Amino acid sequence: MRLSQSFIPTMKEIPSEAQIPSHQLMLRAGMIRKLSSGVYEFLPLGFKILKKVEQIIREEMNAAGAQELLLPALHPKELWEETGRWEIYGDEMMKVIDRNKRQFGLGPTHEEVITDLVRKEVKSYRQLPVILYQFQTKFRDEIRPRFGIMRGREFIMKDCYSFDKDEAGLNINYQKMVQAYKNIFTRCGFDFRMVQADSGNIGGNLSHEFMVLANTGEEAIYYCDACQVTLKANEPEGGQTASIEKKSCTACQKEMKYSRVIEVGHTFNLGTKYSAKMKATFLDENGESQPYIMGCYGIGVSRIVAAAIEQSHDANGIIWPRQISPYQAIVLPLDVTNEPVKNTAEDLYAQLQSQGIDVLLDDRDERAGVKFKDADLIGIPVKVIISIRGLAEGKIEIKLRQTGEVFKLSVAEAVPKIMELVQV
RNA sequence: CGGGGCGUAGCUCAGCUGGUUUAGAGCGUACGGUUUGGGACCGUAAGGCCGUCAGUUCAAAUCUGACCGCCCCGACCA
Repeated sequence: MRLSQSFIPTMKEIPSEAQIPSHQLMLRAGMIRKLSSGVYEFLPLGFKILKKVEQIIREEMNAAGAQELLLPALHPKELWEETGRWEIYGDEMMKVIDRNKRQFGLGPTHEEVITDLVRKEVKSYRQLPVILYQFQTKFRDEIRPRFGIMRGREFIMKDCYSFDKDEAGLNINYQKMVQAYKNIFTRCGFDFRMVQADSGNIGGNLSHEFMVLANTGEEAIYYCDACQVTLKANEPEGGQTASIEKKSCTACQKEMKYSRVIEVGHTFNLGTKYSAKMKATFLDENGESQPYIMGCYGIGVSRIVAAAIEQSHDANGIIWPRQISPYQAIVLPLDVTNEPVKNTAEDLYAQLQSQGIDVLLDDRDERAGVKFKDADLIGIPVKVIISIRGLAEGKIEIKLRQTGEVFKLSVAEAVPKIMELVQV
């Protein structure tokens, strides 16, 4: 992609509405724009990252035996009345009325819809288990939208649902999903912890949250790295400024570490909570009608993007982990009016593309400083710098965003080196 | 919803104890020139229903009220 032709509107100044680094940087890097409180547009750069994250999740979900589908966002009121959640969810559900005055909710989660689908199609224990998931825009009329896409009223979620004939089957699938989640968050480059949690509104018997360590997180945990013991921390009296209570590890007695965290995933053992109420049943080996044993597994896809920035940025901008970086490298000809510089950059850009590298070329007629600042702001891991000064020595320069490490190489040496550096 | 803050150019902000001109600056944008390794400099220009409506007044960006919107703290949540 040529920067001169791209729609990546960067900003030098921080919009006053943004308080936390991820929100500020997403706006400044031209990834998102606000349409309304808690409602954001994903611009091409933001969208590209979203798709990268989505693909990592998709690969791991598929590997775990889940099948992707797409469910509607419009949910008939009657379906939610079956579980009593039309009332329970209340004002947090966005509601619309059709031309016949029929009421619909905009799906904040999909237990009702998926259970309805499965109960209509799965009649026998022989058809179980089945694991289905989707990527979809969820709508929640949050009491207080906050921090850009971190807590929006409209957001992208991967939600997955498992249906088993018995508790043993659910436990197997639950563990598969937990492992898939660990793979996903590791691939996203996160420092994260899994913690047992309350089930909240979704409900069920057992649930776990996946927390990314970041000091702008809305929640907090205690954790012990030696023993893998992790606990949710209650919000201290007096809010976030209050002093933090010390806790010792239940296993090794050492003092536990404390960190604020961002919840990016949540798994639930639902049991028969929904299937029983919705009369969603199958016939077991004995010909008896049984409700499905269900699990549900959510990941905040758009929130992952924000969390990644919270965990990896500096004063100059975002530092993308290689796995989810929108581009693998950026080629910076520092003076496009200089023919050798321009030609070398064009040549390198073409070579990298032919090697399958997703590369950005800053072919704008801008000063070096502007190009460096933008490249660092949008956080591309590898900068390839071509200048008059460098070419005089027959060299180009490769500089890493994360470490600042610099390699000076001939053009011929540069391509294999770049390919090595962008490996994930 | 309770508490707090804020709405002036695309962005950051000044002006606000009513009246000085035609509402300003920096950044950004367009054009010209000088520059060219970390957001350069000079000049010119475009860009505003001063959130909306009502009120007070000879006179409102400025005072008052209502409404709308946005942000922050709290309960809810991926």
